Amino acid sequence: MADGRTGHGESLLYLTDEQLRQGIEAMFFAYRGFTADPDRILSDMAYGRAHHRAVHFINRAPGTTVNNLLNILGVTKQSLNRVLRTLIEDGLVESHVGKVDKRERHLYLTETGAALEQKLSDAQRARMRAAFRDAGPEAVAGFRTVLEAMMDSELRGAYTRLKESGT
Amino acid sequence: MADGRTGHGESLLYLTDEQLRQGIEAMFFAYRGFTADPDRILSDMAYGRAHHRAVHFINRAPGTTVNNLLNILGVTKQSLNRVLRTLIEDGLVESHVGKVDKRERHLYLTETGAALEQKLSDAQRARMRAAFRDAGPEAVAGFRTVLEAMMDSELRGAYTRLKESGT
DNA sequence: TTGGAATGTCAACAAGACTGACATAAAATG
DNA sequence: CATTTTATGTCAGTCTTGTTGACATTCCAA
Repeated sequence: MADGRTGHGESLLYLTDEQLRQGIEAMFFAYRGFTADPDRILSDMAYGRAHHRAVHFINRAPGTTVNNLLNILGVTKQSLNRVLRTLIEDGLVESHVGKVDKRERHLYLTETGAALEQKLSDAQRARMRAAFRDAGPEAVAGFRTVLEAMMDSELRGAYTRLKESGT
Repeated sequence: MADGRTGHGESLLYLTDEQLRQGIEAMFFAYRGFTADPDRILSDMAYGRAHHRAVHFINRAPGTTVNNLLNILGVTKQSLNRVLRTLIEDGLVESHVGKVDKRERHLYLTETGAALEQKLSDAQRARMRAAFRDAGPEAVAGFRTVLEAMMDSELRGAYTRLKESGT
């Protein structure tokens, strides 16, 4: 079995501890690349990765409520609130009291906010596009399959809902 | 072109902005899952993700120097030093002055440190294994191809060197 | 031999996560 | 209608992990 094959003819080389470790390290190094470009842009302003995430998902689902965003981002409301407060103060995000349920705040990007979101996601998409182009369509399909399998089930739900809303 | 195909017969659907955005969100949610299990274990102790990373790479390359680790982890030496200090104080890591160059410190896991590393990587590997199993070998190959293409070039070098040392 | 480069340590600070406690307003429920 | 629950926001304090600045030690090359 030193060749990584089982007795029943199907290759399980991709399940050896060595392969798993390589997958773990690939994930670690790739995530650094994944966030590097937006981080560079953000460090010039008074913003960080947390602001990027908020702006991304508000752009993605305009009118979303704070609670909704909380569930997607997986942080505490205190933590998110600090970020939202600065974004609202700086005029990148608008918060509107809900019409049917007045407790809720619905979040929207302003023009300035949308411009920042565009700038950040352009940088991130450029890298993703290059990686996808180099890797080819089958690799991309595999990439997405593995990532989906790696998510926690509640997050997979959130991801799928976003994915399907984006047609 | 609304069907995502180009005129020259090759599908470029995987390069549409929508597909790229889905890739970005998949990466975001999957990374959360990727770190969730070790984070849970670590939160019970006085350690965090930074300790996990240090312990992982010391285990991976025993006797590595601080500078070496610095390059792999991509943080400042001051930041790494704090983490290493607590790990050394707690008897998880040993630091030996270099024999040929006395400025260098060579890092090793103690038995206790190796036990923690094992516990953390078991948890992380279990999730990776499940994802790999569900996705199948071709998807896994694609996953790794895309991740490698997404790394910064210097990091890809570090990753490849680690990968090749691990036979 | 001396001055610069490499390596590592200590101290202080900032971002961004956390918990806990509390306030307000609105909705839902008895 | 009174009470409870829900959604949101805020204040205060802590923790992890990143940062810069200052400094000590060691090595090496001019």
